[in-house]
Amino acid sequence: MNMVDYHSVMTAAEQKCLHQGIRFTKRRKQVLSVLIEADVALSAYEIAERCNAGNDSNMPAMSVYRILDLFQEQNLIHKLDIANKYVCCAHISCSHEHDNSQFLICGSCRHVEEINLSEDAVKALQTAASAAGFSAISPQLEIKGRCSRCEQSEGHAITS
Amino acid sequence: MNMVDYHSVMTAAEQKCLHQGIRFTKRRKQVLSVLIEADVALSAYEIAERCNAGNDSNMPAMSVYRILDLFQEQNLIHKLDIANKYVCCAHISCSHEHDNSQFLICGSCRHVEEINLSEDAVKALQTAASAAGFSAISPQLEIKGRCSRCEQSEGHAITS
DNA sequence: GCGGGAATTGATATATTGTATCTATTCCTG
DNA sequence: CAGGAATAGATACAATATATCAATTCCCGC
Repeated sequence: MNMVDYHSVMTAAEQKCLHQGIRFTKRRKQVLSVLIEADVALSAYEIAERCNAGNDSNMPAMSVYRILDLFQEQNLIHKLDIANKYVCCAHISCSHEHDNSQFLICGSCRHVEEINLSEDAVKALQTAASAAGFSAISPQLEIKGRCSRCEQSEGHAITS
Repeated sequence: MNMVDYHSVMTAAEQKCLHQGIRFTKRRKQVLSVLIEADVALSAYEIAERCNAGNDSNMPAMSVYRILDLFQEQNLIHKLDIANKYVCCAHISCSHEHDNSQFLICGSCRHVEEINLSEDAVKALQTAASAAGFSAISPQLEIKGRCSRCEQSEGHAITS
């Protein structure tokens, strides 16, 4: 969540919840805050830890999961299934309606980079998917690779 | 694993293990058999269940994991991280060296379809990845979508 | 304001997926 | 056939996620 103003994102999220008739509670603010401030993808339990770090709050992991589910429905966050981690949507506060996020995920260290594919590439994927009977492919793509750091430190091939 | 001859695959796998100096044991045969015969992707515990179904064998889940790891190193199988399931590699018995498997995975029911993307689409992905510092993107792509069955039965959007 | 009801949270249990570790066994090699 | 590496067994445990029911909060109409 680099280069994004914390407050504009929180405000936009609050508005979005308002429009949907759901509450933007303290718990939900905590979870979103943690994700906005994180510069990496976090697991649900890591989010809970950060909520509880150094203060009174006692955020149970169960609540984190519930809130993450809700935020996913609202398109405020994304789950990276390959890494079992969650990231804040990069387009909460901009008008940018359709969210074409693609994530590169290192198969070794699980480092995540967000990239933008060309329209053509995305279309090619969607065409191939439609041909196979998949009627709605997610614009969010997870692509497994090997980041430069891991490539340097070891010579292994990608194993999974 | 449709349309593939069971015995040619087993033989090819055995040869590959021989070449690598690893044993193609009874346990390993069991696991590979189950994956070849399955027409869907299976979880590690499902594989263990099928190994144990209706006979004497007692395959512990731990062994399945060990064997799956080994087979992944040998490129005999693939793990679908999005679904936490495993599939037999479709190219064990053909000479076809580099394996460009792409999998469509239904975000609702986890149904898996194997597809083939155009070379161009794959190249576009690789170019974008390289630009982001990912030096080796996996030729195996997992694409999350929504299969036609799920699309019919409910009108929901993709949630994760 | 306040009572009813929905939304939210708390709390507990449990399922699922996967790793760590140590021991026992198998099997190849000299 | 002895020694040692590869494989398998067994147990414990970590990490991720879901199910369920009770308690609380908060909104809405009265």
